[in-house]
Amino acid sequence: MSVRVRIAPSPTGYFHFGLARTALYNYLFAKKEGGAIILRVEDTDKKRNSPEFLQDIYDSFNWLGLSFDEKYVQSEHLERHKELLRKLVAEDKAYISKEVAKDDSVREVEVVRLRNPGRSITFNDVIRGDITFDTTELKDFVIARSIDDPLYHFAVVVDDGDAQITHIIRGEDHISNTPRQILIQEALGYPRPVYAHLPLILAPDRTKMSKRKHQTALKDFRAKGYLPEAMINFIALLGWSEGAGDRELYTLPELIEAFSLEGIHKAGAVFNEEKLRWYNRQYLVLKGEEFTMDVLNIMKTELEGRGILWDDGKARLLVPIIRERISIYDDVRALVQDGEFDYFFSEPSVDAAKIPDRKSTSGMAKEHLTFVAQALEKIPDDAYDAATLKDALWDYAEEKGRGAVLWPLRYALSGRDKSPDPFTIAAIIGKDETLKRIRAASEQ
RNA sequence: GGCCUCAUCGUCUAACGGUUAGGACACGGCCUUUUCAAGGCUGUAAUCGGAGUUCGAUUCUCCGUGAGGUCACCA
Repeated sequence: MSVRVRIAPSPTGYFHFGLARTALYNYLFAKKEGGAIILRVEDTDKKRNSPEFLQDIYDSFNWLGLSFDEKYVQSEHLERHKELLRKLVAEDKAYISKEVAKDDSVREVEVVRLRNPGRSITFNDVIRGDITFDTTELKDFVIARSIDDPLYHFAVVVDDGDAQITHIIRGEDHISNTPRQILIQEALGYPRPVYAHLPLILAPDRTKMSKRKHQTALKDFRAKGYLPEAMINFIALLGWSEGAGDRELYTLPELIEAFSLEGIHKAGAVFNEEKLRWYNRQYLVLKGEEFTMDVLNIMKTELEGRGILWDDGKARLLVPIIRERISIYDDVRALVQDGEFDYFFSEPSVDAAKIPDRKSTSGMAKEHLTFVAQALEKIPDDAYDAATLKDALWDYAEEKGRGAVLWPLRYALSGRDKSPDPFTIAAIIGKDETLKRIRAASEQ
């Protein structure tokens, strides 16, 4: 029998990465086994559903690059659910019970309860082994709000059964739901699928991630400028490992190749954004023109927001500098907002006291600047690049002390304590501007 | 509290009875064409506790302890 798995999110909140991981593991398992993966949106709670959340589910899977062999919304199966509910009642495996509503003590309702045989249920979990529950305490639990309005557990069992799901791979928080689903399954006569309960993704305080307390929405990470490749790679290794334990980087196809249910861990894993950032950088540096365009767009917005005249040519030259300084796209925003690159576009203000190298006591900083200006003046405009600049100044810098020469130059050009090297800056701002800034600093 | 599950560096993890307990993130140091960044090298850091089983336990068993999940007419 070929493998069939499903992922069953409900549109009652934004797509969070716990769901992303569960979906990923299902996806990897299905692809590895040559099986099918089904997306079933569980929308039976009409009160809490929202079209916005529904759309977010589709958008998120799309962004992650996970696709499905079959997709549907659970409410489409309502007629089937009603049919089986009636069948169960007709067979006296369930019954209609007149009660006062739980949320409204005056309203009377007719809920459907399952006749619970009250047995002990043992099921095998691929990850945890045999798990046994005593189901007597469940009593005759409710499976539908009314004969026409099934509840989660009932709908899940029917849909999984009808879709011939072979493996249910889901979060550990569903372990205690399993026995009651098995009870419904048996009443309906469906075969029992294989269960695999995944360990939870934990917040740094080791509690279950909650939307309230922690940032869990995938869209927020997307907005911060994380790449889907990084997210996939990071999340895959939160609770699963291939075995060797020394490999960190996997593409989606590589994950499919390497994946197995046996490699899934039992203990919960703490979500660590620092490591996600590291992953993101690994994938960011691989990007070519796409990276350039993304960075340019962000820079343009931020720079213009700061009232700085946009210069596309110059900005392009900054891309390599930015590339080695960021892990996520949000870092570009932060860098630009902090005025990190203003001096490439407009003259910096220079503090005379900072011109001498902090280690140099020679008082020669201005003489060095004068020499540098003379040397640079001789370089033809069309040969004015970082390598040539360095050649022209290096011997002198070696002779007089690199710090003594290079610090004043770098500071004169940037007006900052920290910046890229002076040759790079000079090449980007151009010869005229370089000389202008050196003279300005010399006259301080 | 009942039930269920889990337990190796701060974090993610490797080691399926024998290793100086390995790798990655983070952190510290050093190096590299001043500073910053990136990169390279390197260091600090862990088997929850107690009994067993065994020649030998991170690894197997039991008991503690701790942590988490779940106890709906939500999903």
